[in-house]
Amino acid sequence: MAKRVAERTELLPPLAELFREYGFEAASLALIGERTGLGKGSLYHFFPGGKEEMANAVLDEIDGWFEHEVFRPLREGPDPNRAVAEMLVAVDAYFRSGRRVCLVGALALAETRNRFAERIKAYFADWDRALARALERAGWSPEEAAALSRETLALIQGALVLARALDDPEIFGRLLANLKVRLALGPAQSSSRGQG
Amino acid sequence: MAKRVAERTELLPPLAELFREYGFEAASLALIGERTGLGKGSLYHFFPGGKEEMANAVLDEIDGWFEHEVFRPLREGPDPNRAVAEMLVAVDAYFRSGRRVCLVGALALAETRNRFAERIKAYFADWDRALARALERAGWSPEEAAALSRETLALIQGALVLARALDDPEIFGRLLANLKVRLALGPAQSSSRGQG
DNA sequence: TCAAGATTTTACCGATTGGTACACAGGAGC
DNA sequence: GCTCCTGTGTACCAATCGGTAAAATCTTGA
Repeated sequence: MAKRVAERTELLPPLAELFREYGFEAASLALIGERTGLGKGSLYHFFPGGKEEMANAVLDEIDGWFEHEVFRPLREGPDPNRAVAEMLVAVDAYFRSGRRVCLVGALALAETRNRFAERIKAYFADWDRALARALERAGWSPEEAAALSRETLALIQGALVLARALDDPEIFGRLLANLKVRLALGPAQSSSRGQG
Repeated sequence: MAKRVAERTELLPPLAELFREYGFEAASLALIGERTGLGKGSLYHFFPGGKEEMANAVLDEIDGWFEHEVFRPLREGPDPNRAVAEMLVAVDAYFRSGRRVCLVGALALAETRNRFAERIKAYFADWDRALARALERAGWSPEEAAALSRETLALIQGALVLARALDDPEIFGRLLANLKVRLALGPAQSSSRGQG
């Protein structure tokens, strides 16, 4: 048989997609083998730790992507308003305009939540911190920035759930558009409305 | 052995909790037997269709609860603003202030999505229609009502994801409180801000 | 040409999966 | 007492699960 010389890194995208589609438990080794074209032997050659190592590698890659494409620009970008706007663009692209599910969010709800709990927590905590900081730099008060950041993350995750549940990806784009307006309006107009 | 004379309906709550905790696939018959105290024989006596029938029965009950406690008051309640406010109270109670996950939302993201796709879709579509209608009756324009309804559902679902992911149930209550303010403010103040 | 290392195939393992079959227990009506 | 009927417990099934072992194959460098 021909040698495939597969790279570990090029296995990550199909693995990620598989975990997104089926979840951690239901993505069986048989399915993984079928999708990647690799037998168990090869899979365990690249990932001696089995499925768990595969999932962790996928989460590593996701972490890295968001850190580089979203979190860092939010924290360090010279123009916070632009960083926030670009976050929405990146998010829309990443989630394929609602056709793709957030693996981290899905794992948070799934049975395997305990196994990856810390990574899931870190992912959302990082995002939340970075976004809140950008909003503060954009002029929102710390309290407003914190609340709006949480609300933004919740809306993104909820939009993915709804888009999937209603089988209508466009819901995601519409909700993201509303979000963009609210974030772009800035603190000036909204400071008048009381917080509670 | 003593006869338990278990009722089918009294099996639904533990089954629902089990599916919420583990998801459909990972809630094994062994686990179900352990939690309900019933052997396979009894379980298949009440649910000849196996796990799938159990899940459908649970979804039926959830549907019924929301129809009675949330959807119908939204559609037919004499005071739409009060119905919306009471929806938030009911939702907070149902999801145990963020400590409980939405089974329908979790199934929407999970591997089993295709198996229950229509029921999941119907659940959210019913909710969305009922809420949008109440908002219209409360004075929002049809377009605003539709958008706000979607946004509300997304925020609720996303809040559950975040509360679970960050292991902080209080996030749910805080996001629900913000939501309450926005919904209670009514269309008057918000009609000035452009939609896009 | 040949050895060394990397990759892949194949066969196999024990455990667990959802599901079936059936013998058995207990109460209700006669 | 007897017989239904509703539950229940248990043994069993093939299929699949994640994972292991090792032989076989390929690539590479000397």
